[in-house]
Amino acid sequence: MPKPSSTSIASQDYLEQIFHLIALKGYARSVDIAANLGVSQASVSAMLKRLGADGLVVYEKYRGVILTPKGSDLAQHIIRRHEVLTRLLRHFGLDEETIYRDVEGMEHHISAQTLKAFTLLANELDQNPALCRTLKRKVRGK
Amino acid sequence: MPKPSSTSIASQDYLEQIFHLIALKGYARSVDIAANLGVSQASVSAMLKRLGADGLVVYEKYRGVILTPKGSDLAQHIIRRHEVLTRLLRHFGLDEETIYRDVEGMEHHISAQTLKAFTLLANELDQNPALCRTLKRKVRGK
DNA sequence: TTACAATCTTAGTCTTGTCTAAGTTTTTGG
DNA sequence: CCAAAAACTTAGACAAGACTAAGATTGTAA
Repeated sequence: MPKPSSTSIASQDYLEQIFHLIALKGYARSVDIAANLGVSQASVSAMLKRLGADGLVVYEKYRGVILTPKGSDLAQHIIRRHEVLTRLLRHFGLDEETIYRDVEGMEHHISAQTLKAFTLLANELDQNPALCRTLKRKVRGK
Repeated sequence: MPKPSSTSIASQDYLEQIFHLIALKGYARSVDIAANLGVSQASVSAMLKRLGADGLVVYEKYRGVILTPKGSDLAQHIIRRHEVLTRLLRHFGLDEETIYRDVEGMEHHISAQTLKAFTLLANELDQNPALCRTLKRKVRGK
């Protein structure tokens, strides 16, 4: 079998963090990835090896990690999806903690089609403050 | 430690199926659970043991499975969430296959708060066919 | 009632992703 | 420039959840 290159949920979380860190600081250290994802450095080491094997990062022991073009594209897609989802949920007046947790969970299961629908819906809500107000009022309590 | 009773994602999928089958036929056989979830009967056996240990089902070898009140409540919550999510996605004119897959993935990550928001949003869309039409048009193609 | 089919369980293995503990490499401060 | 700290890796274990193959139980039809 030709190796699935699964890009599992966990892989996506790591990729997302790596991209963020590189964007933010110019490099992605294991210790920061570990801290941001709440896992041990040992887990990061193991995952970087897997991501390397999948051609998503270039990884040299003790020397750091960079994204391949393929990894970078994928990371950007993942991050865009994350942002759209966050933007959508913010329209309902949920607390940030909840939004973060739900987005973290949901983001890996959104198809391109649904992403498009959510994007359009978020745009629609941007231009319809009246509807937003109604929703927010109803969501919190009564 | 007092045993987490995690109610993992997989557990929820099984619970959902068990509830469905009981509602539909009066009983839930391993062979049907396996077929509906696309897993082996061996996996079903293993999971029923776990669900039994978590107090969600009463399970006797070779004799079938029933839901405890706790399991039934949980299953109903899971199913309600599944239905709300499906109802919401249908408003965008996505194809049923996509809706099903996305709901399957997302449903386990929706908090009570977000569920409420999605419910209200679906209601809102029910009463706003113009908005639905606009969204559907934009989602498919242009 | 007996034999076959269907269903179910067990045993054993695999994969993914996690952890801790221990050891290595790199960085840094004096 | 070198010792201590920080960062990193390896080794080994574990848990959940899946699989196949083989064996046990139950249901059914003749």
